[in-house]
Amino acid sequence: MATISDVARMAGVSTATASRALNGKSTVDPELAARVMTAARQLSYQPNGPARNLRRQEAAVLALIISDVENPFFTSIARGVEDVAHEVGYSVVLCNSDENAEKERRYIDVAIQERVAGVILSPTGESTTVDPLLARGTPMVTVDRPLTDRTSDTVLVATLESAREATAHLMAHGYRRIGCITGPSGVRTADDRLAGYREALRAAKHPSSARLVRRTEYREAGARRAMLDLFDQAEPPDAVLVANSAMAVGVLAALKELGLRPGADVGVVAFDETPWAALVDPPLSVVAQPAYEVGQAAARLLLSRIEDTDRAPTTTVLGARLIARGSSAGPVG
Amino acid sequence: MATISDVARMAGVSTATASRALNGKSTVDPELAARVMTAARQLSYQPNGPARNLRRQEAAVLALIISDVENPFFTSIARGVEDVAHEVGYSVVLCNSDENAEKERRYIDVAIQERVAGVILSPTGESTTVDPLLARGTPMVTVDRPLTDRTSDTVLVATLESAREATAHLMAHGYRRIGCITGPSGVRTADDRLAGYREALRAAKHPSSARLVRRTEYREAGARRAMLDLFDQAEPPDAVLVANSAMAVGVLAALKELGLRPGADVGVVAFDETPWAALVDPPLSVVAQPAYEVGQAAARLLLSRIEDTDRAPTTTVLGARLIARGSSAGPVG
DNA sequence: ATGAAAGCGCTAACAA
DNA sequence: TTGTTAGCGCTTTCAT
Repeated sequence: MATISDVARMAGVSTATASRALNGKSTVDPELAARVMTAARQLSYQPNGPARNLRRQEAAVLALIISDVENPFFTSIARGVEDVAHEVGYSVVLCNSDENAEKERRYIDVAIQERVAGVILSPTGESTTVDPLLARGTPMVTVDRPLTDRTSDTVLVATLESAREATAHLMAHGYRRIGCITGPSGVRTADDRLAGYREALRAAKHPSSARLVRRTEYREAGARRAMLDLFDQAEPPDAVLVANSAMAVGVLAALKELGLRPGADVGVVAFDETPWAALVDPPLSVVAQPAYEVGQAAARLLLSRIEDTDRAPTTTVLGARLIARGSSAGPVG
Repeated sequence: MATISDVARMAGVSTATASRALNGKSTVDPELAARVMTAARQLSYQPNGPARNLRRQEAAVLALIISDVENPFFTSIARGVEDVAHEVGYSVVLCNSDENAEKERRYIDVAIQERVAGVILSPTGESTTVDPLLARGTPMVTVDRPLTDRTSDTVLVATLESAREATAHLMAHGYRRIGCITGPSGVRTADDRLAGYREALRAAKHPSSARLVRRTEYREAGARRAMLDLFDQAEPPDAVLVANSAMAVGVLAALKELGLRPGADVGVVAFDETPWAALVDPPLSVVAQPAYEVGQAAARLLLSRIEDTDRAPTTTVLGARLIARGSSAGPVG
């Protein structure tokens, strides 16, 4: 593979001049620059990234470590990050931690070793996994979930408030015994959604009971089982707040099995807008999170922190929007 | 940030010994090795990736360039690739070419510059974008779509045959005028699905007409418009074959707008199984592509090619499975 | 404006 | 088994 020395030799200049020409430095004779560019083209020269990064002590690469590539919420974030990063010449590498602290730690190590310019991550939970990043002062932004001590820039969605609003919406539409299916204890979004749900019930002096709440991993199968379990009781709920879209699939599947109709028999509001939410019968009411905007905001914060490492950490909270559809239109009978 | 020299100094050995110890080479005194490891831990030593890669002339990283991160088919492939790669110590970086030849070229350049060990990609179309890869002999596997000249390992799904089978299935269930909504001309999967559809009609001596076929980008909005357009004719189809799941959303949305019921009024079979296919009413018949297995196979092929660059290129074709549900149960009346 | 030369951190060939 | 040393390809002083 051609190196910069080959290019320099062919153009009849030193490697220093070749480097300057290739990097568009102004201090180089136009005629020489042209010779260099021609030589580079003829040799199909591609700079050696590791060599450049070694010398520069930094790569124009951002690492984005997300907890689930198959979750549309996170892929939308990825799009937002990419679009902002590409505008200013950064590449983005996507790493899938799979809600697994071990994989997360591994990818953080890779990011450090590759000396990426910065890291955006949705922390799996334990704030200790990011210590290596903090210790080295690697610019970092957390999304979706905060670290306990807020030592980094953070971009969040007002998820507690949205859960409260969604629960109030269910009550306003006549549902009386509202349940909640949320993610694992310790996962901040799961806890917040539950807290918002409880606040709304308390404010309305509605019955609230641990028997109406189920916690499970953020996946379809767990949510389906949780829903069946809720309805295996003497007094099942007449509505549920569901904490993400994969879970919503499980909940709707469970209702189908039980022969119950969303909306009329059991009110449903789920977090995350999806392409299919409007297609099911009745259409699914959702809390639409501004995922793409979260990604954009995170990327901008990260870039600004790369510029200025000393700036104090900030927390950005974006609002979510309740989209009311048939699945929360009100009970029948 | 601590370097290997710092570690060596602290352990009282040379950098060479430190390097050997850190890399688990057997030819190092256990006691010295222990001293090195301790020093490394105390200094929070993390190897400098660019330096190592520069020296080794290769990085234990695979690049996976897919055409749409938001398409579940491709994210499943990504999971398959990751699982295989991680087993043998490779990292995977995901790049989103967004069905855009320009972005694809850009990511290919990045992959070359970073000297990744190999590349897996779903080529956007023009086979010329991969020339730089071929020219440098970078190990490469293409997935989902072949290059015109099959100069690389390729993993495909038997998509033409599946389209034929799905179309035959629609005919067998009593649909008479079957339409097809597929992707852009020149995109191999789109062309194959159309060809399979046509073969099935021809074999059954069914009416076939250009007026029953629409081509559009592989997205929801285009498919919705195409479907509305199909039904804006004197003799609309009574069934459609749809080329991916995003398009299926658009098609089902169009039917809803038209007040037509899938299955009873218009038969529908779409490519790609999704979590929600069984949830809509009636459930959606699909051609389930083995995406995860495609990813696994591609990763294995790539790793074997990294081992042996000279092996002749192979083509692997995996079968897809038709899952018949209510949306193709047969017309009513 | 250009070139010579140093050096980023690491690994591997070679010597001892 | 260990250390010395060269050098991967690039950018960037420092001289000129």
